Amino acid sequence: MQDYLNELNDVQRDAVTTINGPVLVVAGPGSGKTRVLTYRIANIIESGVPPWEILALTFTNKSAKEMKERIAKVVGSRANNVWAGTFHSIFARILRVEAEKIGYPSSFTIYDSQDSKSVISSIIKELNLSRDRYNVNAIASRISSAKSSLIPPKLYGQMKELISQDSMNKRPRVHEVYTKYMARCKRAGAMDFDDLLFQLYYLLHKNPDNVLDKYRNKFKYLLVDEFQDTNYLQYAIIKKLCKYEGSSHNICVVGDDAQSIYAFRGATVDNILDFEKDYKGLKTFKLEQNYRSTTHIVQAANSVIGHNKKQIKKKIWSHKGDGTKIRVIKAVSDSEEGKRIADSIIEQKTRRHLSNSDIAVLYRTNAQSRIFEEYLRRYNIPYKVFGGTSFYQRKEVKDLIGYLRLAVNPQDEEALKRVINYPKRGIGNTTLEKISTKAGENEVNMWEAMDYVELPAGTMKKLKGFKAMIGAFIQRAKTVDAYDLAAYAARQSGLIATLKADTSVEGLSRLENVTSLLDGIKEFVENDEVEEGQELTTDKSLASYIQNIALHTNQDEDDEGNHITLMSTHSAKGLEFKSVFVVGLEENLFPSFMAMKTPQGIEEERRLFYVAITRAEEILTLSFANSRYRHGKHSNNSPSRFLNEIPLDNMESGFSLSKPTGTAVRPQRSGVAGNFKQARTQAKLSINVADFKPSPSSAIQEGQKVLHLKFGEGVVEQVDGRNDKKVATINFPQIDNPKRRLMLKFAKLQIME
DNA sequence: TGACTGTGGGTTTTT
DNA sequence: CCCACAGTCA
Repeated sequence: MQDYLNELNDVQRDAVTTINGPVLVVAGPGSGKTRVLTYRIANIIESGVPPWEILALTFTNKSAKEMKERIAKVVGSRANNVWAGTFHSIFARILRVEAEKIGYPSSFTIYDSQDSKSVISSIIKELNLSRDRYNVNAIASRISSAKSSLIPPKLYGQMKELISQDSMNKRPRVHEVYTKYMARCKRAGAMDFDDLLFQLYYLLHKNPDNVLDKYRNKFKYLLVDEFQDTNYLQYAIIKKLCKYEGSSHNICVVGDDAQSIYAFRGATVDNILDFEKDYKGLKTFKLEQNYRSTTHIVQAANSVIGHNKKQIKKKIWSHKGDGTKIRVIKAVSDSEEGKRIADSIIEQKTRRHLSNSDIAVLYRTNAQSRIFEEYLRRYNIPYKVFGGTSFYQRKEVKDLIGYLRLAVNPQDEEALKRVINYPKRGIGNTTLEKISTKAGENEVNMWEAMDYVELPAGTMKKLKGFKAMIGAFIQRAKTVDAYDLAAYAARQSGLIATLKADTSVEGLSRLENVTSLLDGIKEFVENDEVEEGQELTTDKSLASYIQNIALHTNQDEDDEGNHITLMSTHSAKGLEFKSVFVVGLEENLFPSFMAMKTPQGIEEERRLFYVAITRAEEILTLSFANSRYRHGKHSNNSPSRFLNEIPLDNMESGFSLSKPTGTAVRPQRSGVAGNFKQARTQAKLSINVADFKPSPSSAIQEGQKVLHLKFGEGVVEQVDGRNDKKVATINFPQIDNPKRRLMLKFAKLQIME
């Protein structure tokens, strides 16, 4: 028996050594799931299977890379030949080879969500539909879930349920939009994220040149990580590859129903239940020992998830000792939350000797990062924000990439629309519309339609000039590398000159971003190292680069260096930190107001909270703010219901959500049915903003009872200074540090008799 | 016909 | 707060 097997507990070892036949591993948080997966693959290789016959589908490219690195430690560089990657990236790789069999160019563009939405909104405009009724986001998610359920436009039209849902939503023509959308993508030689799955399914289904057998024979061993987050379509593809007459069914899926947090994207836990039905002779292993977190944290997590009805029973336990109790920080405002978290971080660094990389701040929405960034910067603590608007989504970066995309695939209409008049070259909306109409009439893409369209001579000349420029890029791309072309295009297009002309601070940073994109491309071209866990790319062409970045995600960014990690709770899945702050624990934020309408929504938010707190190894701190700015508006929210679901035994003493109440502050109207108890015990600071009328600052005097939007009710103890510099010392009994000094010039206070 | 400016509306999580 | 659009000016 090999050495590495000794590092495993009994259940883990069984899961690793049962390499043939269907296997389901139910793995709780911190239960050594990655270790099982990597050793299992190593074990398969050791048993004599060529690595390229193993397909491992992971959730992020980063985890695939990490996995390969760990496999390499056992079996050496053979690990690099394992097909490990995300569903999207592995399937894109296959589609590049097979695209022409289903009528796409092998250099097809991958449309990101922004591109998809832009296509949809131009279709909505063409059909003269109301933008309000036909909300782009709603339509996009409608189309996305249809694709993810393997319902192409034609079938969509036949499904009574979908059609009646659409007419109930007063959007009877969604079907038409969907049909046009598919045609438009095809015409542009583009696949959206869902297409990478959808088109692959149809490739295997239609089976031209018997590609199905090719891939069935190729992938003899399948592994799927984070199986609870796969959708119907992903599972359908897995079954295509693995479930057929004569298959040896060597498939292993690993997942945890309690950590399913992508239902909004079509993920369904039912896949786990179906898996049990679909594969007879299935062996199930449950990993229940948590090696990551101390007992207080594990108990809190168990208690929280216990509030969900739907779950596979398991008992997660830890041997790491009780550890530190969970701390809750109550802040009055979002900015105070930021400050107090930053203070705690400093404290933990000095008192508990943590380094920056031991610490993470997790939030529900990316927009929350800003305030933490502000305070960390102020305190000179290095941090890194993952997620949010990524580098590649910045306008100026997308602009340059637009030119590059066109040079690789001139059919790409979204790229064309983006750059045809940027920098300004006098080709405006009217012209663009004419091209688009012509394209529709002649059933060609816009690039070709530019040849047929009839326009005034001046405009024609401008169009010809643009087309010639892109044509030159296309020609040049055939002979030079990606960097050469990108630098050439950046200059020739006038992009650099335009950015240089803008000397504002923002303009400067835009130029910087374009420069660093170019640097990145240079790095891609010059990189001659074989990175452990990476494919060896010898192709330095522009096409190769564009394909490389299309599926780049924030998770894949290198996280080297000693910094605090700031990320959304979703992005934190699979990671662990000694100390974790889960912030913004307020009703309407976490749980999100979008999810609060349905019980399933709440259960998903709860799983998300479960994921968040189980990232912590030793220290867990939770926080909420009574008021925060959202979309430029003030909002007051009660503490999250999830805080109530943690046993008091696991929390630092003195925690309670309620505070002695003032009489004058109205409790917020309770929008959630059946939470009478909550309304009683929480939300004391909730103030009806509409009724709040600040009194003139000159009227504020000692001894008055006043109301403040963030701090609630208080008594003015002292007023000093004069004129504009008057400062009131006010005691707000409902908050943590009750004595506050407010500049009267800015303070909004309502006198309450 | 294109460029610019003001208004109004929506508002989560990710490949 | 940020983006998209409509309306206006050149």
